[in-house]
Amino acid sequence: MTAGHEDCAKDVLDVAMLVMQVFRTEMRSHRTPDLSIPQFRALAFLNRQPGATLSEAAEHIGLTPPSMSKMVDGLVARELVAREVSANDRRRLILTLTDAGRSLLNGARAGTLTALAKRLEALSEDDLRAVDRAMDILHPVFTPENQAGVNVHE
Amino acid sequence: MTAGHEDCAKDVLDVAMLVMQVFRTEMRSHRTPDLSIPQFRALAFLNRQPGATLSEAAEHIGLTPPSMSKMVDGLVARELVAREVSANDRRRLILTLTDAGRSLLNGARAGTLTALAKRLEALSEDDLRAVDRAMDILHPVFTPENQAGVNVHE
DNA sequence: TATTGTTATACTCTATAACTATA
DNA sequence: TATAGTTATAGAGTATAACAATA
Repeated sequence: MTAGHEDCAKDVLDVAMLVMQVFRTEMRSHRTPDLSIPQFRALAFLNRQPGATLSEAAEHIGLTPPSMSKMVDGLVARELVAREVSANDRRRLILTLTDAGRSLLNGARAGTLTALAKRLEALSEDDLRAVDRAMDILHPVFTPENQAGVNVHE
Repeated sequence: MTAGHEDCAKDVLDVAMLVMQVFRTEMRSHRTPDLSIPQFRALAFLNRQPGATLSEAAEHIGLTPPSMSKMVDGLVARELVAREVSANDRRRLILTLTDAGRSLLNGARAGTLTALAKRLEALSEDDLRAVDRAMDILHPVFTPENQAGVNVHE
């Protein structure tokens, strides 16, 4: 008998928290450009979805619109994000990464991935393949689009 | 040519961020007791290492001592953590969970695990086993060094 | 003198409520 | 009236620097 879903969930959460700790440490180490984790996530989202509106960004990242607005203020001030008013609907914003934003994102990502990859070097080829496979399995399970079915109404 | 360590690191980071998003959402949902993620981590640490000092907690959680001190202020005020001065070395604190703290931790943990487990129900037995195995592989890889030496100053 | 923790200060991050501009 | 975003306000979370107490 294998462990149940709850036991597996516990292991997944434990590992996710450990990974995020490595991430946090790296982001604060100043070996990497100075980005908070939420800012990193915002830049990553805009890299994936250029031209997204503020509301779209807020929803994907899990922030309220005011919080997102304030974060964008900071990113625009640092010239990492461009904020334009949509011509079609002047209430909407069009958010895109600047070249500086894209390059900062890539630098931060590279730093973190190097830190994580260094840990993974301890693994055998077999274990690495097993981890790859598990990540492929888990990715869709925890992807937001998959949250459909949760309270769409009310 | 199989995926390298960097590619695997990218997948691991992506999944960890997705899992943490589910965690954040759950912690803010008020289906679960009101704890921030850092507070959750602090309570979890003290549950694992009762009697830890403030510096030990700060180091494990990845905060500076002043930040940890302030967080502990809040947890003590909410009577989730007991803060005593060590008799042996009056500079040191001895931090422990109160019963309320332990029970809040368990409640928060249960809520989050339920949310994660619900997602995992989509997986086949085979996939679940693969994930379990991968988590067993990854756990030690990302565990901070000094897990073992639990010093009892008292 | 070195170590442990706190206080002072100043950001960022985040929320809710009230607002402006546009549709 | 409804929607997109901002401003106002408040509180938590975090850092660095300076401090007090203890060893």
